[in-house]
Amino acid sequence: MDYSIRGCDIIVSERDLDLDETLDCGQAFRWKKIASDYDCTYEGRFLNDYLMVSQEKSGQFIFHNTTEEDLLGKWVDYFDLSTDYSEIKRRLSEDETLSKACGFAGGIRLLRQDKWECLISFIISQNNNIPRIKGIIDRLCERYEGRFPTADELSRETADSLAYLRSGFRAKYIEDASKRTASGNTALDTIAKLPIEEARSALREIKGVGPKVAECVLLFGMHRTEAFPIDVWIKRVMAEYYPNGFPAFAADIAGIAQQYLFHYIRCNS
DNA sequence: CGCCAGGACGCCC
DNA sequence: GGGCGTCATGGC
Repeated sequence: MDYSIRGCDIIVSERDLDLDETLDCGQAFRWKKIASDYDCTYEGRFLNDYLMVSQEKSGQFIFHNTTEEDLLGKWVDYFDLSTDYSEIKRRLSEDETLSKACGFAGGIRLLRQDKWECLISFIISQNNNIPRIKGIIDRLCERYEGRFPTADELSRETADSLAYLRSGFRAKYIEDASKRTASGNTALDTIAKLPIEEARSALREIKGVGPKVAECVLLFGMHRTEAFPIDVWIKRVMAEYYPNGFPAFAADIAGIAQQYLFHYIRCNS
């Protein structure tokens, strides 16, 4: 990554990033594509920090109204800009299918999201589609001046008082996750550092958190790149290309590979 | 009307 | 331990 300051904006050069692929691939649900003069522009938030970011046709990125301090202190981390994704793709390309997937969706990066927001978001995601997931999260954040509520705030709600979300049977799961997290019964910061199997079981104590949601929280919210969420699409990939299991040489970055594969199979079948 | 959506749960055998 | 109906909601 390379960057330069231009007035109130910061221009970032990074080859292994595509905003459409990264912000609209189902790993984060709160980025909105807005009209602009650029190739594409998104606005969104990480915790309490707002960002508008554009991608130009040249491949450069404009972080609007951003200080150097915010770029280096927050957004470099969020977009995982200090990780060399060229090297990751080189490693994965030892496998033929992964090589194709990387070639197809090489601009995906694994965002370093907030654990808590990620937990609630993927509880909402179960048996749901992406537009409706976004709608539910929008309604939730609208109630808190556009920011994502804290666990303390949400723990004061009940499944009934959450009816305005129209999240269906997931409301009782949101209630349980909130009360557990607010009380300290579920300690997300601690879970993030546990050995993967212990982290899995700790997350699955929460009602509504099964294998898939737990893997998503580990991967997207805790940056555990060995986590490997399996949904209907990845099941197809596994059945067709990896009947004997995912290649062991890439086990430590299986979750990143999963993102490339997910995008690849969905757009090409 | 039916089917499906980045699933999990409860119950069955 | 695997198989299956059920759970809200909304778009098609």
